[in-house]
Amino acid sequence: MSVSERKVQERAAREELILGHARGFLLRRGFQDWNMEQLAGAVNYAKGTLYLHFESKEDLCLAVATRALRERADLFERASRFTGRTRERIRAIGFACCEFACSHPDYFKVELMLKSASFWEKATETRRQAHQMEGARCFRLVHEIVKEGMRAGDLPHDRMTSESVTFALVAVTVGSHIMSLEPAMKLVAGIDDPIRTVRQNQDLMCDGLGWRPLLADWDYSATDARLRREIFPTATWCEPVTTAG
Amino acid sequence: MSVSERKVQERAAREELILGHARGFLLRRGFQDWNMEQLAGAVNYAKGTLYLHFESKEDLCLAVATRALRERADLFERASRFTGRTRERIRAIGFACCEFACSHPDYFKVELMLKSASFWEKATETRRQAHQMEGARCFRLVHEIVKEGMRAGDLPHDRMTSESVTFALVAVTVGSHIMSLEPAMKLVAGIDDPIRTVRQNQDLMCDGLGWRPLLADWDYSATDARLRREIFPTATWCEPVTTAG
DNA sequence: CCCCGATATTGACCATTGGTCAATATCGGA
DNA sequence: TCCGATATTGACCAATGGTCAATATCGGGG
Repeated sequence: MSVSERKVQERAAREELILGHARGFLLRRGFQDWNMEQLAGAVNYAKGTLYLHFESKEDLCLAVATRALRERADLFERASRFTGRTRERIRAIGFACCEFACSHPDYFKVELMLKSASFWEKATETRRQAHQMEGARCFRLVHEIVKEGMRAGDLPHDRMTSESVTFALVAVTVGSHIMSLEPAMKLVAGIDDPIRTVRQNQDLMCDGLGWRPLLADWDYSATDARLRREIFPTATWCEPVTTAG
Repeated sequence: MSVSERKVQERAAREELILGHARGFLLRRGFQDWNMEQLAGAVNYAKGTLYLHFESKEDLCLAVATRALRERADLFERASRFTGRTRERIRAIGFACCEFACSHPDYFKVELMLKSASFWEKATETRRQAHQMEGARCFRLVHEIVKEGMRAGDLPHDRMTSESVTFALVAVTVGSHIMSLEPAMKLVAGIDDPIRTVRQNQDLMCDGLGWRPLLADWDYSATDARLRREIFPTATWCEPVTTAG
């Protein structure tokens, strides 16, 4: 290995180190409750060194978020390989989303952070594009199954475009996750198991879209069981009481 | 009027002035892109004076948000007076929500800001409680109609609690609003009219919940027309093409 | 093994800004 | 008009994201 090759590798390793620690900080303490000095200390480098890798604190955090988003897209991709009725397949994506939420607790707070403030504009164009790309990947994987549902005749295609259907599924999922974070909401709505609530709302939306077989006409707990066996054997979370009738 | 009474009134007027300008700043420039010095300049007082009214920048912004939330709750209350089938009545709340969104464009960004960061803990306990109270008011007004729907037999009550149903409605609405803010999402999902999308997703969720009469079995455009006439005659937004069949 | 130019790393320093408080201005009653 | 009380101010402080001249490290050639 040449010297320059080794340097490139070392640089990449250091970036990895920084990203790993930053992720820990972000998840545990949000965006405000730590500073670049502390992060530098945690990875045993000077503050200036961090800025050799990232243009700003926001840029660094966007990089962390993008890596997590890529993991999610990867899970979506695995879920896409599930076979069966199209509604079973979209359910696999919903499962992947919850698998992600469980293995990255509080990650939705990071996602929220990206939406507020002037985050976006303080990050590098390259990183912005990388994030959008992973986001688009997630959207596309859902969209493909929606289109297939329409082709298969499981999902009505006369009232809504496939894009609108996809948007509805994304919206209900994101909304459920976000509202689940709210302690007051959890209390007042009696949410004991956020994940179960998210999946339930996804089911309701699918029913509302008329995506057959409807919840009442199919044993989706069996689908979940097969899903675990075939695609996510290492799923880290316990299936809650199923919403299937 | 006594001297002390006048002073109280003047103080209240100044607080109003500050809140008004802060709201303009918040909506137009987010949280970061202005500072307390600038706000002080805008209202022709010194920075220190702002801190006689608010404990921190976050406290001030929470106050702004709470006033807006109260306006929303007020709209919900008006909507609650609409008569008809329970699903028509919940539709009135959805209408109110969109009415609010239209007359306060970009307010959802402010709402998002509250969810992220360490906002909450930098605000006064009093203001936190005020905000929660208005939030609870919104929730309760929806919840009342949900319970009535169950009592009336329009909405199944064997599978889900009334609280879970309310949560689902809130989640789909918040999720739709938030995702509508995302320019990239709007583009990729082909969202041309965010408000229409929000209402459509609310309709889908209601259908999924089995809230009768279903979208296909009722002329909800007539409901909307009556709603405008009876409750929101001054509605500032144009009804999009209805989603009713 | 040493030397030197190139490269990598550092942390003192800067600018911004949320927040404080001693100094100052204003007020209102005697 | 004067004085004590109250209201207002803006210079100042501390924290922190970001910069860059100074320093340390590296590695190849003699």
